[in-house]
Amino acid sequence: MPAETKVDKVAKVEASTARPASAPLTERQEARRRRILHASAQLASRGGFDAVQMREVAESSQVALGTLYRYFPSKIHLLVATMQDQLEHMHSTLRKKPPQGDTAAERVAETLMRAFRALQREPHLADAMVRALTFADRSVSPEVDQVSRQTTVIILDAMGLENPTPEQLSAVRVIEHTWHSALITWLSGRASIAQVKIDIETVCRLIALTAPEDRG
Amino acid sequence: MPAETKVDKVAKVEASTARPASAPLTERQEARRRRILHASAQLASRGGFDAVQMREVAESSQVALGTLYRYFPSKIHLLVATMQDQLEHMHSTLRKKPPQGDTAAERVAETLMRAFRALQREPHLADAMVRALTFADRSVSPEVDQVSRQTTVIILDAMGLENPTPEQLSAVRVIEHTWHSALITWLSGRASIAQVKIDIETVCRLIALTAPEDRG
DNA sequence: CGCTAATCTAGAACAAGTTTCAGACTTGAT
DNA sequence: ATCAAGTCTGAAACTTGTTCTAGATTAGCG
Repeated sequence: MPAETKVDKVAKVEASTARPASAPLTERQEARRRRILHASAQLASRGGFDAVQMREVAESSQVALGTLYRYFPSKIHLLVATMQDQLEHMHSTLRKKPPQGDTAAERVAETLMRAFRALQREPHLADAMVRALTFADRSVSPEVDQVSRQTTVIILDAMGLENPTPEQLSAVRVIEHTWHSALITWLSGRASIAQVKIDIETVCRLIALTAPEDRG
Repeated sequence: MPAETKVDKVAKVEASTARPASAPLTERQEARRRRILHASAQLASRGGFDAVQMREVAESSQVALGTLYRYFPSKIHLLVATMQDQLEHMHSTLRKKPPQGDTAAERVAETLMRAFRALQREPHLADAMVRALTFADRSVSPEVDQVSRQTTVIILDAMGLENPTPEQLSAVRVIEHTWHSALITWLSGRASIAQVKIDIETVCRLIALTAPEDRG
């Protein structure tokens, strides 16, 4: 079959997602990229990390294996990108219904538990994304860093801070560490959901130790 | 060559390491096990996770590939076992020179930083062990749990507690989460050594929030 | 010692991530 | 419309973790 028909028009999409337009994608390339991410998330939702097989992703997204690798240089890159994608969803969802707690600690804990419940709905997808994230080596640092920054923003949003102090930023770092690691222990069946909740609540108390709430 | 000579004597070794004697190993089996773990650590020290290739481990330890898999059912199992091994070293080293800080929080932070410096001496080995630990799926849960328990003991030792309160145990859990996750960010080049130090010190303050020091 | 079950070995075979390549298709500029 | 450069495709090849097999060796026991 011909790889693609001649017909092709419409303006560029300029995706809302902050993709550093290092090489602006054509519309069809953007479409391919989306198809790939969609296939990745779909396969991951079924069987987790192992079920995301590059040949299958390629087939599901109607793209040659070589093309898949051109878009995402490794399975880990692909899954981390999938996570970026999901995080954006999550963030915009959270923005619509901000947490209601009285203290920053409560709001952060509530936000993380809400995110956690979302992950519980697709545990296999969570497995694939989190495993990829923690298994990533240096070659994926920029992408993993991006995920980390996005997570930081979500937590700071929950705290309601615009000018966090260095101490508060340290607390946020530790909260993120705990969040990731607690997720891993849950995913690998070594901690219950209740235990994860306790861990999150415990670490959020750190916030109370930092400078008083400062809304800019 | 004959697989092994007839000569074989001496008593059972009953390894000091708490191996659940589900199937007591003969002396030569114990020796094979040690050779394998040694080869694993050696290869890991060179090139990290990727350098630990099962065929190479088998060759280095003079064991057939199938035998290697009989002893350790996967590369992850092998590396987690390698970590157990190293942790025991670490623990006995730490026992000899307990930390000197005045507060529990200080002692824990000092202990973890000491462990961290030990890891820095063999960053590739650290990479292999930590990546295996966080990548492990459910089939490795018992072994990973064992590592986790061992880490808990080390931290409780540093705190000087024999009867920790539930709150203190929660704090210890969060400290472990932070420790693992901070290690990962350091190994993947996304955080500096200084940053890891700050994170550890930050989380150790959680201890101060728990019940007053209780020496049993 | 002689037997049987378990273990070990060498090596082939299989699975999935990754790389490579020749040729077809698109794109952008002229 | 046409050409050069870049992209995509299909398929094969390569790598490394894992499994399997047949035969040799060893361990435990009578």
